[in-house]
Formats: sequence, C-alpha cells, structure tokens
Amino acid sequence: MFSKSCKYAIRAVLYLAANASEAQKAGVKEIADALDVPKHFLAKILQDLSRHNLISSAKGPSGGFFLSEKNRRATLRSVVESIDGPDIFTSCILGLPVCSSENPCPLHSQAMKYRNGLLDLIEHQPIEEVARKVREKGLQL
Amino acid sequence: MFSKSCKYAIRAVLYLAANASEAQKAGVKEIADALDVPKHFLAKILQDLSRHNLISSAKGPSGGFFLSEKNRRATLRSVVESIDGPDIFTSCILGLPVCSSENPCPLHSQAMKYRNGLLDLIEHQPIEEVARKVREKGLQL
DNA sequence: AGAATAAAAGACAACAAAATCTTTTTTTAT
DNA sequence: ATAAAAAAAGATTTTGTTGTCTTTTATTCT
Repeated sequence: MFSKSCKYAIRAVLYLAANASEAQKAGVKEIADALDVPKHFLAKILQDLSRHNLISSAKGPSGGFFLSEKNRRATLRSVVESIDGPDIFTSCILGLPVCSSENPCPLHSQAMKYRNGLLDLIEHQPIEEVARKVREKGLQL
Repeated sequence: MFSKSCKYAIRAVLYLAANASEAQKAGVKEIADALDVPKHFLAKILQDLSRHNLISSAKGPSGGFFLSEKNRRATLRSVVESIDGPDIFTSCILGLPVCSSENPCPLHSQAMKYRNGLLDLIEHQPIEEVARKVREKGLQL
C-alpha cells in the first residue's frame, strides 16, 4: 500500500505530534532511534516533509524538528500524498490506465470500499487527533 | 497494494478464465497483446503460476496456457499469495514488526476493516465466478 | 562582534530489489 | 526431422532504499 518512505513519514509525524514542540524540538537521531529506522533515510524524508511545510524545523544548537499549530491541524493525507503522490488512493488497484466508475476493472468497486475507510481516517482526522488516540491508547509508533 | 507481477497475474488468470480452455489454449503472445503487458515478464509470471498449479500449460505446437476445471475453482487469493506472499493481507500497514489486535498500530483497526472487503472478493469467490462477472459486465482486463 | 559548535539541508554514491529483455533448452505435434 | 511453443536461466535496466560526505545556517560563548 504505502511505500517505505511513506510509512516512515507517517510514524515520524505522529512521533513529533506526541513528543515534540517548538520548545522541545526533536533531532533526526532521536526520532530515528525511537522509531528504529535508518537515520539518513529518515533525514531525507523529514527534509521532504519540511519542504512541503508539513513539519517545521530549526537549525543550529538545540534545533530540530517539531510541529507548528498549523502543522498539527494538517491531515495525514497531505503527508501521504506529499510522499507517495496524489494517485495512491484513486489509481486502479490492478494498474489499469482506464479504470473508473464508468469503466471499472473487476476489482474496482470492492477496492473503492477498501480505500474509502482508510481515506476517512487519513483525511478527516487531523494529525493532532490521530496523535491523541495514539497517546490515549499507548500505541506503539 | 499489489506488486506489478501480481497485478499482471490477476489479469492474466481472468483472461484465461474468459478466453481460453483446454481445447483453445492461449499463448504468451496472445495474452500479452490482449493485456498490453511486457511479453517476457508475463512469461515468467505464467511459469510461476504454472509451477504453483494455479494455471495449466502445454508445450509444443498448439500448446499454451489454460485453466483446468480445478484451476477455475481456485480463489484469486491463492494467485495473489503465490506471487506476493502470504503476508500481504495481514502485515501491518505501517510496516511495524509487532502490530496485532493486542498491540495495534495507529491505523490498525481501520486498515483491517478495509482489507477484509477486498479479502472477501478475493477469497470467497472462485476465479470462475469473478470471470463470469467480468464477462457479464463487459469489464476491461 | 567573532569564533566555535551543533544541527539541518543537500548532493551524491552504494546497494538491493523489482521489472524487463535475451538466449538457450526442452517438449511435442506434424 | 522440423517447427512451434513453453520452460529455464541469466543479463540488463530501472527504481527504491540506505549510507557517506559536504555545505549552510543558527546558536552560544567568549
């Protein structure tokens, strides 16, 4: 479903939502250690997210990454789309170039059902909401 | 979701269900042309499927691929699993090594819901059923 | 203010995996 | 025998992942 980059991005954003703030920024090393992902790969992803204004960063001593208030209200969908591209939720599950409601592939209707639930979580709940659930339930990132 | 190999495999199997029989076998070239996929890549996939007894083949002149009665009653799930491995419907959508009902990732419950719909189509309807729908509705492979 | 330092940003190289193409071998119908 | 087709093996290309190194920027301490 998601690329590895995208999975790491989601987890990193949720980590930042839960464990960092403008006053308490998190460095690449801290995040990479916490999530157990390759540090340099993660750095690139964080830079991508930062360039897309989905997370915030500060250089220099006591610098690092964090979420601004605006970042917290963004949706996970924007994160997913900025990494995996906008078609991930709409493209045909069988990879057909022409597959739509008018001209559906054999799996189209089922596949739509499948994706709409996920889209709902990812689109209609802001990052801070998802992060709150993570905290409440003590879920592992 | 599915790898490219797997997408091609699904389409090829449905093509065979709709357009071939023991009396009227389909060659790699015919299938590749019909589905517009790379011929040699498809050949490898068909060989995989054949080795896993999900499709049948005959060498020599007027040879080719087709589905036996038994093949027709198999599920699309077995096709998917033989290409993409058994974990595709159960592994964590965020790639966490430990993610289960007891120890779910933030997207776990939503992800499960969706996948079950797809699994249902792929698991509980034999290939011939799916192929019948394809034919009835004139869907494009 | 200026030097030293810490951290992100960015360029690039190495490696791994997936997809595609080529060639050779085996089988079988004619 | 010959030709047609799958089967098999392997080479190549492409894409995705990971690692290294350099540059830039911001901070802190004198």
